[in-house]
Amino acid sequence: MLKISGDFAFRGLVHQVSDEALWTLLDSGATTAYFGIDPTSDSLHVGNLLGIITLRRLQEAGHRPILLAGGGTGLIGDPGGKAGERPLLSIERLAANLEAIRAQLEGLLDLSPAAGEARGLLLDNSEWLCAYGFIDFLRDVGKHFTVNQMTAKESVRSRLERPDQGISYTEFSYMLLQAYDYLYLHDAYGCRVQLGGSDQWGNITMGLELIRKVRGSEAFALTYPLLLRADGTKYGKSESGAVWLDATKSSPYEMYQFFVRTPDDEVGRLLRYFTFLSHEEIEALDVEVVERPGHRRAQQALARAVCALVHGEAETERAIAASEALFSEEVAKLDEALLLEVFADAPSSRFARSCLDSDGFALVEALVSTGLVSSKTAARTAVAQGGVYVNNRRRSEPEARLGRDDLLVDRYVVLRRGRRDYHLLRFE
RNA sequence: GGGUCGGUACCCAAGUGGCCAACGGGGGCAGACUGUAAAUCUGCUGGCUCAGCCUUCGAAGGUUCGAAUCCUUCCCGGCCCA
Repeated sequence: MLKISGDFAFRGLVHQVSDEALWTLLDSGATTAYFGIDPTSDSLHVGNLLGIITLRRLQEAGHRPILLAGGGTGLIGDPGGKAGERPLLSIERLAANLEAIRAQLEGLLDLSPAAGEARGLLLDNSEWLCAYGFIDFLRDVGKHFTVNQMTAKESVRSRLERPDQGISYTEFSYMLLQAYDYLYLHDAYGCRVQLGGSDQWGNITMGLELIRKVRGSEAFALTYPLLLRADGTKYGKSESGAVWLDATKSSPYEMYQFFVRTPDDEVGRLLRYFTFLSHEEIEALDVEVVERPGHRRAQQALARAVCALVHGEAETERAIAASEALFSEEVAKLDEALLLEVFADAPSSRFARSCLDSDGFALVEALVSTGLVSSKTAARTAVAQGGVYVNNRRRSEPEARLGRDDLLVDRYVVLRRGRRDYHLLRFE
């Protein structure tokens, strides 16, 4: 079996490790590793996926993965990567989010007792943080750190240096709580590895230090490179916002599309991070990108793999079918069954048939009500610029109206904004 | 609590009584070119009943023919002092 060290190196998953001895631990014995997220929403999103998939790799190698949902720390807010102070989340909100996340996680990690020692766990740090007394915490944990080292951390320093934003004492304390989490998991579950994006390095090493000082034992930090988009913001956002794992918030089609649009020079990296394809398969796809970039095999493989992992095979097939039909065939030639199949997963909405009577339905109205464009002014501009298509034919008059003549199989209109955003209008 | 500097559109950042729906950059979107990629070039980027009108420059009042720009109070932040 392939060793973790070799696999992680191949996949480029290693940004920093606290000590090379980590590899001996991961390649031989079985240990426990954790990755933490803040449950700020009722669904995980693509940005959380890398850590979870990495946990899964560890689990497949026989280690026990823990996903720590920061129900307690979520009440505080991590100062890192945020421009300003975060609003505090309510306790009820967090509890509801946790339940939703648990359901999603079941498809990604093996949480069943059948997994034995390697059974995955979803834990909530509010369990041990909320009851911890303030004075006790200051004596037990706070005493081990100096403010000097805390202010030296990048996450804090960037906030201290901002002339218009400060950092509250509350958020400043975040790193101590995270350090304590690690200690707690170390004590309760024998956890010796904490994973995170490279921006978490500072927080993770605080935990190592605490464990060393308090228990005298060694724990490890492993960070992977932080995924960033070209503009420096975190990965996993599309124009419309984050790409969620919850199918009702982001359809499988949207997720498939998100990955299919991956730029050539990133696709190799993402295949390594997000898929369980073999090294040989990935290298073959690297070659494809260079030799036949137009075929987009690597992007398709990536999109298929991630979509299948999150949504399952059946949903993935539908997303692929929809994508293929929209991007390679003439929409006007599709028959009703195919049209509906294509749009089963893509965005669509219904309208009363009477909208089309007399003068018809203003194109600009249609663009706004489908959400393809955010305002009538923007819609007008888009149309005038030639960025709007009705049944895949450009309509560039801002005053254009949809009428019965535009209906496909007497009932549908396919609206397209720009190169790739589609929406099906159904009149009944 | 005192002093001082600041809060402008998605972000950064000009503007300090009319020429401001507000310079410039970034980001975003669209068009051309391609491959649902990148790079490049071009256009757009508050709203509407769109050659005009309406609402914006931390909030609320006020001065003025006229304010993002001046005054008052308040809210938020930085720095310094207590």
